[in-house]
Amino acid sequence: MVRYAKEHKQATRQRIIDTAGRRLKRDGIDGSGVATLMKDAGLTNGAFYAHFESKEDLVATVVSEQLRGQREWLTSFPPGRDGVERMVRTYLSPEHRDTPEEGCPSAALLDEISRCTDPTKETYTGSVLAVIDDIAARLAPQDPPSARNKTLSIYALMVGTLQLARALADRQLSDDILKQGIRNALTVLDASEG
Amino acid sequence: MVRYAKEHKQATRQRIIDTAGRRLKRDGIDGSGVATLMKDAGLTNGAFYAHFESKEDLVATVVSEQLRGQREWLTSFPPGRDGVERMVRTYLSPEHRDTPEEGCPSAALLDEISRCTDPTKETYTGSVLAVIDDIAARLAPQDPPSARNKTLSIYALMVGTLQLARALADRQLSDDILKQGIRNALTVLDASEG
DNA sequence: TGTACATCAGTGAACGCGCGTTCACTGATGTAC
DNA sequence: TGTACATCAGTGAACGCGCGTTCACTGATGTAC
Repeated sequence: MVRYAKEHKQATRQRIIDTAGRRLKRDGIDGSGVATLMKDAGLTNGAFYAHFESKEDLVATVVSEQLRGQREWLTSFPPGRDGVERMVRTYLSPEHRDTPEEGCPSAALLDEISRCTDPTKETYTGSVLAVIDDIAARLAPQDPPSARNKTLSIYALMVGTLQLARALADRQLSDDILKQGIRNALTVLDASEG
Repeated sequence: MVRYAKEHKQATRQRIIDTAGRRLKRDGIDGSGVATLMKDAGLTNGAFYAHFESKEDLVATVVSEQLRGQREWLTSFPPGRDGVERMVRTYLSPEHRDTPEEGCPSAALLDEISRCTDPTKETYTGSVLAVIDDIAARLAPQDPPSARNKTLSIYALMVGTLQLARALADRQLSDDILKQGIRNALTVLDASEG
């Protein structure tokens, strides 16, 4: 029975996933070729299929990993409503708007994900729900499921606002809708109904 | 001085813009090739450059025309707050979610638009502001500019909610967040501040 | 400790295909007289 | 009314290029003895 340095291959795989995350969020799914994704990781295109079944397989893996990263990012804020408010303010900041490759995968890729195959959408669904349930647990520690729909809809509000802020060519207007988006998120957050 | 059937060429151009609108919203910008776009209009790829300078030129034109269509769609609702509420309910309906090729260009293309060149983003900005100002005029006929930021942020909320509803693989959950999105839009709409 | 061998991560060239764009040409339409 | 001609929307083949994917091969690593 022979043993080889398995961990080396796994580290390479992880490096591809990480650099692909940045590239996909920057250039889009259809806008990022396999050769480019591999070059970003310091490899050639041929090695790709030793790590992933297909490009779609990589995309699903990246989306999942990116959202796992988003859950870790959440832990950098204190629990409770005020922590969520701080998270909202960070999410809807000019810094996040201006660095899509470092930011939220949903804001960067959501309409492309909706055009992916069902397995990829299922992966996205499971991963984004894990994010949402983490936020819900911070808002309602005693009963997170009750806060799920509201949390998911606040997530949608933030994603749409950030996307619009990125698409507008007017900087002042873009800044303004980020600020208004924060107000709206907090209004929904503190609304009694729903 | 000779005269030819100019209107025929213009009609062809309009047909390309219309069929391209459906195709782009269905398959995305990077996902739609020039040959396919022309075939949709019953033409061959070679004729494309008699009508548009480049693919990017077509994209900008389509985005602009689509948003002009959205302004016409607005006129199918009565003016005033209640008309806007009906518009929100129609926008965040399962029917709109399930027919992206017939629906809102922002929901279908927003993250791809944010990756376009500046001229295209400027075209988008101008066109979307015309939509927003039309809505604002329905909400605050005496002072539309005051309602602009709030209206734009409700638009962002609706776009994000529809995109998320399309990306989720769970139908029930998707229906739920559409309903919650309607509640949130109305909450923001009726909020006194902002 | 040294040598022969097995493993396999990664290379790099190639596959067929579609991309955006160009251009010589066709043929239907309308003008001139 | 009929014929010769000008116009130009649209055709279809081709350009170089990058796409996702495959595969024979290389060479570094680690095993066996």
